[in-house]
Amino acid sequence: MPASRKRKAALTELEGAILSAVRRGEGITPYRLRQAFLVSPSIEWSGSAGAVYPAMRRLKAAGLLAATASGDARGTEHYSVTAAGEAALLAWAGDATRAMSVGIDPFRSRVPQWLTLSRAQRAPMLRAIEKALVVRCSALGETLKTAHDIARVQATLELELHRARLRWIAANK
Amino acid sequence: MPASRKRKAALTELEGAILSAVRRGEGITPYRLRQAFLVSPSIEWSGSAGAVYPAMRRLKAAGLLAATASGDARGTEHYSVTAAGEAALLAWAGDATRAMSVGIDPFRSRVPQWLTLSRAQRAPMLRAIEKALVVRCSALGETLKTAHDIARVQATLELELHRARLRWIAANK
DNA sequence: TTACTCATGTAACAAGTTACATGATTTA
DNA sequence: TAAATCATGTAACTTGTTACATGAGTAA
Repeated sequence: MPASRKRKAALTELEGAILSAVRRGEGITPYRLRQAFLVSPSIEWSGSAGAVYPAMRRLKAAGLLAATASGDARGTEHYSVTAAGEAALLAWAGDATRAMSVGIDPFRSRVPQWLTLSRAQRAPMLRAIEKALVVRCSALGETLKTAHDIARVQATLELELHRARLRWIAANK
Repeated sequence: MPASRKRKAALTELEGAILSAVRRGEGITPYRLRQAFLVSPSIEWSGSAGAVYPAMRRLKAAGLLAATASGDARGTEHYSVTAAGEAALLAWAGDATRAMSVGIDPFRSRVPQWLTLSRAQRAPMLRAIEKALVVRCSALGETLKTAHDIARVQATLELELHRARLRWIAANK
């Protein structure tokens, strides 16, 4: 048995997201995966090559992903999730502590600072953010007209987040 | 002029949070700051010594924080925000791109995976997370009875986040 | 004085980032 | 064939993590 090394730690958020994405599109390549991450709305999440390739290599070394060569001269590999990968993914998805944590929210982390500013400083700042949020919301509204399934759910969740932020701004600007 | 080295990059989220916290409690020490971060609800945010001490040293070296020795033999330093620090903090707080980004939300990043599971797998998983959220919400409700100012706003925002999640679970379990 | 807690810090490591390098494939 | 783009990857760096070390103050 080729001995997939036992992982010591839980999956990182990136690793979980990669496993989940590969599972939804079997035979996916690292390049395609990066494309998907690059259009994600998160700026904390660049989907950089320096993150994705090493992460997929780690997952393969741990026996959670399997790769088959596509046959081209670039050595492109098509990935799929192994049985062990399915199990790890289930554990990741069901990790209640992680799933319910507040995560990292740049809006929320700025709120205390905003509240200490004078009205004269705060009002224009919040107006600018409000404006950017409104623009984003209308873009998401367009997306919702055509998007299906996962993309639709993702857009809906983002929209709800921004609406909550807009409500907060309206009450505090 | 003692030449505070020019910073090349914007403040990290941790640096912004530190500057903001120091500004709200002048003369604060790294130790007190860590205590504050340690009780924060984020598990992505441990407020570890290995992050806080180096970050405060960086901010001091950049001329954004000033330190005065307290006089005890431990070399405890009391920090305050300089004029340059105020400016950097204002730029950080008003960075609309960062402020409106979706951040890192472990709940949202798991949603696509949850949706691909069978009802038999998904239902108990979501019930467990729902239960944990309800517990947390009632704790936050208690907090709100006594908390004031910043702590109150933070708790309110967290509560609203969890309630949105609970609504999503109710609609999708 | 012994033990506990306060407080500052470092070392080794983990996992991202940007920027660059390299070669394969496709299109004009 | 030349140029553009597809695709894989590496190198240097940044900033976080955990775990440990060290010593100061304080209470029994």
